[in-house]
Amino acid sequence: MSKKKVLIISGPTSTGKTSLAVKLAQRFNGELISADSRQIYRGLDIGTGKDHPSGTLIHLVDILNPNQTFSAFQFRRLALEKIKTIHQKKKLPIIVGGTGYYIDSLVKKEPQFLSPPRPWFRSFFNLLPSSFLKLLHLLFNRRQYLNLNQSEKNNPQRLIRKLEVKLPGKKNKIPPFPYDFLHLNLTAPQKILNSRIDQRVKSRLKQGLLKEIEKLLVSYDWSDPGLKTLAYQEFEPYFASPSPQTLISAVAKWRQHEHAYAKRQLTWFKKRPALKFFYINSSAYPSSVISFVAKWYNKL
RNA sequence: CCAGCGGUAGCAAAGCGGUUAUGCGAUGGUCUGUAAAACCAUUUUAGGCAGGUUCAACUCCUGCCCGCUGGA
Repeated sequence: MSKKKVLIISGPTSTGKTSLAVKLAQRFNGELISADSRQIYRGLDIGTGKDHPSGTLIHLVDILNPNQTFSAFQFRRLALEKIKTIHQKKKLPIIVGGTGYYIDSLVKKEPQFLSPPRPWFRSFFNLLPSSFLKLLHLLFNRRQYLNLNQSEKNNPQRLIRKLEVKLPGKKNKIPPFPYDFLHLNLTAPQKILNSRIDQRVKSRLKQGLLKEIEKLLVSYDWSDPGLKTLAYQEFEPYFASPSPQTLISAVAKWRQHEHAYAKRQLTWFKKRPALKFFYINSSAYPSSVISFVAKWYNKL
């Protein structure tokens, strides 16, 4: 029996994932599922570059208010549901987005333990110094702790989660996914990405990003998870004391953060050999993808 | 022209007569349920210019150049 097909389109910011996904959806009778940890939020439109393609359905966009938290676990659950219903409609699910971690949560095959987030636990441990967290790990989790690398050892967020997983409670096995994934990854040299980003920053300001932020601030606060987003968080000092200087430095910060973000994404995807890479600056770009997908799509 | 303050790594910004400021950025990474997050490593001795004092000067002294502020 052949597995059901799921197409994935990932890649760093500003590579035009959505517009490619829309094209492919039209061509192969598909519906999109966004794997984007920011476009999940209502009201973050200009800053996250949200598209509302006409004629193509896109799921998991605008499903949360900016003061709600979300996680890869929830993403996985929702996305798997969507994949199922799209298949039932005899259509092709197309996952599209730059949040590599969300995509991993779908693709990883090994059964995993499920341990729900416990907000009280996190808020308590967030108050403790990281040296204490390390000590706790050494006591309760010695072997795992000694195998951690520097980066993980010094990361309070990760240490807390690792302790949280150890808490008693129900832990469910998740079966492997019976899907035939084709994972495409759009990419480009960093220089090209950076100049695309710079252009986009300008046009987003013109589109009225500041007005959008103003509107969000009526109902939400800078500490809300949705506002801790590139293109928003950088403007907090500006809204605290508006002046040409604070505006300029906010925009400069935003640009820098956006560049760094693209780089992190590049690093993330680079390491995954199962992906099929497409360079968006190559002359064969859009047509080469379409024929590649067609081959996979028509195969049994 | 006079006076005051200042000139420190790509940028910002301290202390100090003799060991690494630091932050940001940049570069390379980490990642198994907060990921546009969080975290790690690297960024080979920088100190406006010319002298002087000293065993030793980014640090003290003199002159010059440049910037900011105030006064004529």
